[in-house]
Amino acid sequence: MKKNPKESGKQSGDTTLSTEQRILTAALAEFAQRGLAGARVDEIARRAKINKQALYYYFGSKDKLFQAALTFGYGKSMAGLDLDDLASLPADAAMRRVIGVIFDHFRETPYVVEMIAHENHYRGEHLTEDVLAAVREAVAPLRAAIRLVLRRGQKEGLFARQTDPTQFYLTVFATCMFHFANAFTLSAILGQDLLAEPMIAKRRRHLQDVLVGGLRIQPNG
Amino acid sequence: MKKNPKESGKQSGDTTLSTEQRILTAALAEFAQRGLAGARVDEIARRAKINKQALYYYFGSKDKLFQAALTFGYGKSMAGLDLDDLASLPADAAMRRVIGVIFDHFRETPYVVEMIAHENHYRGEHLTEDVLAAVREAVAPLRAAIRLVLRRGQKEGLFARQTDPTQFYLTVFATCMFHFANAFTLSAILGQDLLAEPMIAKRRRHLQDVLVGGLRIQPNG
Amino acid sequence: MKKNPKESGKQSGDTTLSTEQRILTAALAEFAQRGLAGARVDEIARRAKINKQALYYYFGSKDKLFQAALTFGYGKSMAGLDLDDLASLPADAAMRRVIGVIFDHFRETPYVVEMIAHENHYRGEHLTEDVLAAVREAVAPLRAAIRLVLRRGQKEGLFARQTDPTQFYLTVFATCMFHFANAFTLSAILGQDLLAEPMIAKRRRHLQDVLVGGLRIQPNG
Amino acid sequence: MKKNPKESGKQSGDTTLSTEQRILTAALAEFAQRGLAGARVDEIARRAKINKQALYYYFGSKDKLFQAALTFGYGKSMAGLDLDDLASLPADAAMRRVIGVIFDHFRETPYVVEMIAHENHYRGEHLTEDVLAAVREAVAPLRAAIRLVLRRGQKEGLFARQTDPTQFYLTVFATCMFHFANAFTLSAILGQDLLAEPMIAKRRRHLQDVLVGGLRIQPNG
DNA sequence: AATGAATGAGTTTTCATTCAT
DNA sequence: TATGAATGAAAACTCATTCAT
Repeated sequence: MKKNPKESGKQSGDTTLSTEQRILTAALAEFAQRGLAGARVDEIARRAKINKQALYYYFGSKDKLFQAALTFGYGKSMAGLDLDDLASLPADAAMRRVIGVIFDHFRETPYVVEMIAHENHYRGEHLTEDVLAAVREAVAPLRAAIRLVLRRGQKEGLFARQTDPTQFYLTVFATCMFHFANAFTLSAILGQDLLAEPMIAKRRRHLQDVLVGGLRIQPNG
Repeated sequence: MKKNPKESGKQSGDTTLSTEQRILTAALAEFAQRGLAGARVDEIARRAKINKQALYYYFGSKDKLFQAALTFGYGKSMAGLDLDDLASLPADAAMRRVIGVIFDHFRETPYVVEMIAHENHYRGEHLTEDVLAAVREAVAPLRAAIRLVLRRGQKEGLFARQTDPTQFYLTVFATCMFHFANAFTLSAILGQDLLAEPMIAKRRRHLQDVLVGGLRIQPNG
Repeated sequence: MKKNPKESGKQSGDTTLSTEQRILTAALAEFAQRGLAGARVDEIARRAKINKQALYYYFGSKDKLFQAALTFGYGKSMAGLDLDDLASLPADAAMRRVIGVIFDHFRETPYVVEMIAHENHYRGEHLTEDVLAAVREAVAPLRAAIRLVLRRGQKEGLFARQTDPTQFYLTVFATCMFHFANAFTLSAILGQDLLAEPMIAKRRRHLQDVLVGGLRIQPNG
Repeated sequence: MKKNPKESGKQSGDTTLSTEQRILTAALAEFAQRGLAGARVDEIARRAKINKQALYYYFGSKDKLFQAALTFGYGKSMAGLDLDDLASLPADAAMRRVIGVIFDHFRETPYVVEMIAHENHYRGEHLTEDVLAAVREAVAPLRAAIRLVLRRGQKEGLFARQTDPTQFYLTVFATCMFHFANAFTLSAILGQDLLAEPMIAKRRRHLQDVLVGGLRIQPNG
């Protein structure tokens, strides 16, 4: 059913995408921007350039489409993270790299960030086992990378023993995602545009400094 | 906009709350849970135990009520943070204390966390100058505390010079808020209840360790 | 809420009816003619001269309105049957009278006949206890009249002992209702208009003759 | 309208039924249960285990399929009534037999009963000449049987002269069909299951008693 | 200040029917 | 003949807002 065109970074044309793919892409964008309640089925159909009913033909209801978009978003989201050459770097440099990769990733796929936020407002009720399985699979490589690098640094006497990999994963995830998930609100409050290029670069560096710094064996701690 | 109805001769309502207060409280809860689009005016009226018209009488429209709830939530939110005796502590202990206070605060006022997230989806469009002024005033003590403690630590040679107070403020804010804003989604994904008491305590300690650790002058950094 | 205008036979004007009454009257007509699936909510609103949403305000859904119309129809239907002076007549004349009254009744309130038929297609699933109670109350006087007259005739040696009142009630009900419930189909098949006045009169007499005849003690039976 | 597709080389389907037969059988069941408006084309296709398009290929539209199902149902319905040996019985016994046969027939082919009821709601508009011819042919033997037995009984001085055969046909038809057409509704109202075996047997006997009794010359009528 | 009832404008959903293969 | 996908039209239902009192 799916032609799986593998168009690399940016979608050059809609024609090579299957109807199902087009609907999912459109749904992800609309749901991410407006949430489940705020999203309009008509608008999703318009974006996907399909008839509204095709959407029901494929997905059954707005709710089910939301779930599908959630899964789709996560799957797409964590795919293609460049976490390959970490072993060749010192542990602290490797961890900086991981943080940078995640940060860049959230920067480039803002939808996922927002879907997570939306879903959280529904207290996870759309996270069926299907969705969860897809999500877990998607985040597995990232969690693994963090665990490996952390353990290595700990063995090498570079990182403090006490740090728990899952906790650190949450911390990295939180800080990187937060910046893009709350950029508008925070920009308004702080009175400076957090999405301007220099601010983003500054934030990236800060997080690498502080988070990797926080892992090290402390001089007097 | 507000008629400020003379403080109720007969207290027909909940306790001693004015109609306006009851509406705001109800609106904050409803908006936080369901967002602007998802919230139902009928439901807010029901929760506030008032007639739907009273709501329009006091606030004019759903949008305006959302703004009012945003301001109300923020005002309530940051009030009463116990940031007084920081000067008597060493800079690192003081910063641990600040992080703990913020973390505890988000734990206790979940609505605010969610309002910020919701508002972000509207790209900050409801953040009028009125709202912003209220928000800035509310967060000012917190930002000041972080800046003061950070500067002191830097002067005392405990913290690295390079760390920017606003950046660190964002990092603390992000990590503390994130835990409660995304607890449901993350609990489902990780397969463990992030809101269980031991997990919360663990997370609190981890954040204090890593974030304060990240501020220190690094042995080899 | 209800002004209860008690306009006797024909409704002279809609203005004296409450909104609820107008909706029910319109719904009964529409549902009777087209069934639950075939009825149009818009059409009911139009007939009732109200906004469509008022209908949801009062009744919640199309299904619930159907139930309400069913109850309403039954209640209205069996009200005002003239079954008073039966005791003054000989049992056979009294039973002829009862049959005539029922027959005339179905003739004049065709909606009820059709609602029963419709509901039967849903295998009674809309007959909640509320509806059933209303229906049972509505048919009670009729069942009582048949039972009393039948018992009297049996005591007086006019009617055969074996006849069961409920069975005879069903027979009367079936034959009287059937004529009007299936008049169109049957007219087409038989090639004669069963709703023409002479045909109706003939049918009425026939039923009185045969059904009361069937009750008598048979000469050689 | 019908392409009469050559009797299937490969019998992929249910048994040996042609596609057309399978569609008609499925349609009859669906239409009988839900009526024209309530029936779903998808559901008929599903029941018939064919693609929805085959249905349009064979019958053109939902309406035309309804007509075809009506004809099909009637044709099937009245076929095989065992009305052969009536002449050898006394007129009253013969008439009991006729009533029993019709009663049993409706018991066994409930769909027809419901189709008649449904069609009546459309005021007979689907009863084209084609359909009517089929129906008339189907009921002809039954009407003839009633007329013959009635006339014989009248000649023999057993039945009263006044009874009209068509009227009596209607009465028999009404009472027998009614029991099964309205069983669900009536069972709910009366609080007893009219389709339980003893109730059916009781009803059958009652109808034979009362209706044949009603034909007799009355002692004092 | 407060309320029950009403409503306009939308929104999701359904469904018979047709198209391309 | 047969099918999976698509679609136009209409249907049920929702919801913020206002009216009359």
